Amino acid sequence: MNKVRVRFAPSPTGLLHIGGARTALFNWLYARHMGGTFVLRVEDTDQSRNTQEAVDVIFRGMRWLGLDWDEGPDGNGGVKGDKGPYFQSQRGSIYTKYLDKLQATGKTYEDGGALKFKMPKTPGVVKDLVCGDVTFDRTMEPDLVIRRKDGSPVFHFVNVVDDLEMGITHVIRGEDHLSNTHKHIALYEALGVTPPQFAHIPLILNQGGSKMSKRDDGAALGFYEEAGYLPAAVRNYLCLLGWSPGANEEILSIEEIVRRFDLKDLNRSNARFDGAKLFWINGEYWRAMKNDEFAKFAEASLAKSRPAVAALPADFRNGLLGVIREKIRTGKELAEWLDPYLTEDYPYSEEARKKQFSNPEAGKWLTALEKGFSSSAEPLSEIEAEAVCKKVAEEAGLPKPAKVIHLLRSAVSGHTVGPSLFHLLVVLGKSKVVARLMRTRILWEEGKLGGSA
RNA sequence: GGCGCUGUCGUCUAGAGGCCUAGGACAGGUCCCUUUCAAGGACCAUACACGGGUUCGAAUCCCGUCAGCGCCA
Repeated sequence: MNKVRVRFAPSPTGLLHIGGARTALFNWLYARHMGGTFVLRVEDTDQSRNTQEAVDVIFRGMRWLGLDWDEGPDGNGGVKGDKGPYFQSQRGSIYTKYLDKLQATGKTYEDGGALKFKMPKTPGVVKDLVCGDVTFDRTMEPDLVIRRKDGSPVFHFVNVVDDLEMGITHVIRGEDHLSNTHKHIALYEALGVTPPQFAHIPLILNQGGSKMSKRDDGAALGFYEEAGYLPAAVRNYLCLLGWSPGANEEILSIEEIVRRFDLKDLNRSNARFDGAKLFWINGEYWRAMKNDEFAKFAEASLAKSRPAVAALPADFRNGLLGVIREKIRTGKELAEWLDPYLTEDYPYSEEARKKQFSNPEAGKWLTALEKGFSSSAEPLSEIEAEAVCKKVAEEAGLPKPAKVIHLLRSAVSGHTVGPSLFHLLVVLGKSKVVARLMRTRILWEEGKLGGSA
């Protein structure tokens, strides 16, 4: 039995489509499950869009998802494997050779400058590993243009030639190609070779229920990297679209998925992309991260989005990251939640002004809090922070410290929501807390927070 | 329009004739916990597209209809 060889053959369009990423993933999973070879081939025949940047997007996306390939461009200008070149733009002579070969069979003819392949009129049967035997009636099927007037070979032809030349044993691709597959098979047969096996996987649909297109939100894999999702979470989610590990299981390690993945378990129906579920899965992975993993992730993620963070004292930075982490689940949120603590000149949100600073008592409480924290011990402890709040509340005649606590949060961060407050106060440290309370109190007294002084 | 694929809760799915008064998860709702927000716990609601068969028995098999998607025009 031949060793399994599968391939992912994207076009450099400037983004790695989420559906393409899933196709790549399923090919990769099958290759790894079977101990086969995963080939990356770049279908860069559209010269107008074919740029180095666009090709790099593919490499970057694949690496981000952890989909390593055994053959293809290595992504650094080199090449792996001996079935190259792996760029279609460099395979012109191979296509010419096969065009000649096909012409020699007498199954082609010229028509208006184009070269056409005589489609057999017999029924075309695709033995698909996912869809079963699919039969196409070809009595009405027009002949297939395989070389255009301008001399360029057509997609269906080069695709077949490449898969043939590269020894691909299983073509795993989107179901949108199913209807054309009988043409490919006819070409293989005309060339006198056995076609590979086919497995057409269901499509990923957008919210509206049609094929996810580049225009759809979140259609590009890069979107999730930028939003600070964890690649393992995205990968896990993508696995669940069209494949299921069985009942009542969803979060699985990639090793476990590789172990269980099989073509016969693939679904036949299209799946809608559900960003909310991905978000939830990301949260699961987010919380499962080990501390050192999180530290590494945060450093890399923040290096781009919030370079100022790197300059923070290590204790302060780590403390902040720690208290924020438990409330959120993406790198983007991490950056945003960090903002109030990166400057002493932080803004006050609309909500804070409306809910907290409009309280006529606010000034009094802020003064009391400021005084309380000024006379607290150094370093500040959570217990003491809580004690200060309780005391201020009591003196204000409040049955519970909740109101004071909410005001305090808005005062030191400008926001009504945020990290666990007492933890946060300890991380900020006594002097910052006092300074922030003073700033807020003064602004409040000046009537700049929407409150009435 | 022709051809093809598909059709289980809003969404992703489990289900391969009796285990199904259809299970899980996300989302939604209620409650608990609670300093916000998360997390967590408890509970609720919601589905076998429709119509015919086959069978003692069908979500599971067959046929038709409809719908969605895709491909080719």
